[in-house]
Amino acid sequence: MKIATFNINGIRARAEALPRWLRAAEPDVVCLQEIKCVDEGFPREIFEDMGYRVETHGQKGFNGVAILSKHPLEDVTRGLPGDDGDEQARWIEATVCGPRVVRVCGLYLPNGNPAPGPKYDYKLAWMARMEARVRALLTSEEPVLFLGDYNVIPQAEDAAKPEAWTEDALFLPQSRAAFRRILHLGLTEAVRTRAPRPGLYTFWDYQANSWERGNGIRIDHVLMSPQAADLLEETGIDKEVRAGDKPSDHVPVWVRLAA
DNA sequence: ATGGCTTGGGAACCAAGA
Repeated sequence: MKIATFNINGIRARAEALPRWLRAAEPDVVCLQEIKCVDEGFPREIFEDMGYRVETHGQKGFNGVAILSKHPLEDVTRGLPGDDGDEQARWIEATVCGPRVVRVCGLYLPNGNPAPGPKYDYKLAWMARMEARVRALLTSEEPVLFLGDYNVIPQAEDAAKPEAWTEDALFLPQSRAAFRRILHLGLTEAVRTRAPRPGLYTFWDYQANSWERGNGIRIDHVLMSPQAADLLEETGIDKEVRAGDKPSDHVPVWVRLAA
């Protein structure tokens, strides 16, 4: 079973590029971020016609997450617990009833810039809430995956130019420490585990010819509970998608689980 | 580089992204 994450930067803007990748990669499940539309505005027919169930957690203009799945989805929940006043659509969960039953959490972690400031405070508070949610889900001792745009560069080798990010919310020590706190609850970071080498990126800015210059960062991640990690067979970053027509600035990251 | 594109909102530019 192949499970992926893809920050598509606007679902309507990706009405051609996303189906093109889906046909080529044939994932069973995809967590999408930055759909940038309300639930009613999501072009679900495009994906239903391709055999996917569609669950969305949208918001007007910004943010928004969704899950596409070839297998039935149960117990869908929307929003990250811990702050009833949080209006931003950045978290969705569902249980995928496929060859394996797995809980999937799709997340769009706040950018946090500029730091310091209220946006950075929100990022750190959001990460603390995520830590609590991960802790709660781990008690199930079931396969759980946390896929999405973490907006965190975990280590210097995850950036082509780490020196350019030292003051940035994506790479500040506090951001990386919060990421490690989540990871160290007992999760496995799929790509780091299966392909531990520098030069693997998931995002290239639209500006300054970042793609052509190889100026990328790795901020989209798949974290897995021990029971999910036990099933891990393969990981991948579909970087060639960045060179396609009208691409997102992110590319898909995926894992393949046994059965 | 005090952001060089891209997106959505909404009708001329502006916020937000990373």
